[in-house]
Amino acid sequence: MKKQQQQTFRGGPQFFTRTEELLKNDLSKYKKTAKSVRKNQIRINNERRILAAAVKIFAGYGYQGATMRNIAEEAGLPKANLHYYFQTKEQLYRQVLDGIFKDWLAAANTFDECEEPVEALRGYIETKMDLSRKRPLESRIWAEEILRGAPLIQDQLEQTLAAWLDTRVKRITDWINTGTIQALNPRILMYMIWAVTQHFADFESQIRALNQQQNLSDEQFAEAKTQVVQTILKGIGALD
Amino acid sequence: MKKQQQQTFRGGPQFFTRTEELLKNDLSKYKKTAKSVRKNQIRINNERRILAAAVKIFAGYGYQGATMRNIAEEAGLPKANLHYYFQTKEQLYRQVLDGIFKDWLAAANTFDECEEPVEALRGYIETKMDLSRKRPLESRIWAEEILRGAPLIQDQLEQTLAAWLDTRVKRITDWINTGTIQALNPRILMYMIWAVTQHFADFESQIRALNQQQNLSDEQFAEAKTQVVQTILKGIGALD
DNA sequence: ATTAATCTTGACCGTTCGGTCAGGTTTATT
DNA sequence: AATAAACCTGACCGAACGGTCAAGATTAAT
Repeated sequence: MKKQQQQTFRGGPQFFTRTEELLKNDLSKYKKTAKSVRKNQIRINNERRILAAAVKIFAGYGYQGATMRNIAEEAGLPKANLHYYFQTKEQLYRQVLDGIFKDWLAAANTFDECEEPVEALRGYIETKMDLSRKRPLESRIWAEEILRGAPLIQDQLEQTLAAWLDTRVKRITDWINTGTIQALNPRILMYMIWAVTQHFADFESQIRALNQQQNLSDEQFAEAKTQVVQTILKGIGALD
Repeated sequence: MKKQQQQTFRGGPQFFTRTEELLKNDLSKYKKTAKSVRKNQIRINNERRILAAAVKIFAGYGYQGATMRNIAEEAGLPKANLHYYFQTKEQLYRQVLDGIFKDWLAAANTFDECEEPVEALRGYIETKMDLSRKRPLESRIWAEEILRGAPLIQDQLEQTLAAWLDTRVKRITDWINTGTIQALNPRILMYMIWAVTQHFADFESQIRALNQQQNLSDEQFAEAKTQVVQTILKGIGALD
């Protein structure tokens, strides 16, 4: 917030100031020799470890509840080392969010690849359900960020995600115009899909409490997946 | 957590110890005269103010992000005064959660009053949608608590809510057995209803970002409500 | 072998947190 | 009018927070 711009940036080569750092091409400083790729390996490795630990802790305790101490312990590194790779807690959190956002958008591939609404929507819903099953932590971090009013990702929502949604809205509108599915508001349909699929990750602890304190088994989850797909597709008149 | 049990409880009459306090009937200490009811008024009034402020701050910043200072400012009271009425931040938070839980359960009235599945489910979905529209803060506090693994309300989920759900599951099962709606897993249906209706409160900031930075207008929300009802009812074969 | 860059880390710092408390003020009881 | 109960609050406290730093260890470049 109120940081000096010209302070030396300890995370990078020490003779670069922060502003010089930002002006450079991301890769330029590692291009000199082939061996510098190996040097990178330490950095790449530790950043990965820290990010993985950060996902766990942020998901479990929230942004404010997570502490750098906690994340450091989870990563098996001293706290000061985290600040060597990520200048601030907020910056670490931002990188976690960026990774999640990419998965979010990537899940749309099936949606785009299929011509027919039934296939496209079924594929998208199933992909989103699988994502909730396999990576619930990321879903929860995303949910908390939105819950708090999206203070750090508002721009991405208003630009990247809004554009993403517009494209899909147009496709759905085409289906409506050709009579393949019934008339409806495509945005609300997408909200419903997001809500239901992500619910299985975000509200996992509630579902567990209502399921004899047991997480959904693979069979139960498969049943849920089928029922969600059927209900939505039938609900919009794409199935009988 | 590690509090002394026998410390005097400043929030109550000062000569009661905490344990004595707990053994007493909630009302007994105010029964002596009619005038003590008026005395209560100060307490009732301030507790209401503090709780209202707490809802705003907890919803906006989360449990960890909210501070007693913040809540005190919102309530227009000195921080020490909050601790006079609510011993700890956690206790204040618990009372907020209790109030929300009651609304949650009360929303089921329409569900229970109607015989027919279409009326019952439509009424319940609409009530939940209205709750999301009128009291989004409470929905967000609830969502964050579940997101964090429901550390404080697990018991209520496993007992009260589980029993509540069982009753409704039985009603839906009856509808299935009489062929009024198609065969499906009633629990998953309820999860879908909760997910979709609460999404409009919990993910409000995302929806706003995707709606030209404007909250849904009354007309847009009414459209969403209709579409949600139609999609779900049609999706389970209760409508054509 | 020497030098330079990068990585590591215990100790430390200012700030803010939830919570306490003594002592004053207001309100109710007799 | 006197007493007691309830209410109010500025000042304070120890703990924990995010972040810094100097100095040593390791790795890469020459």
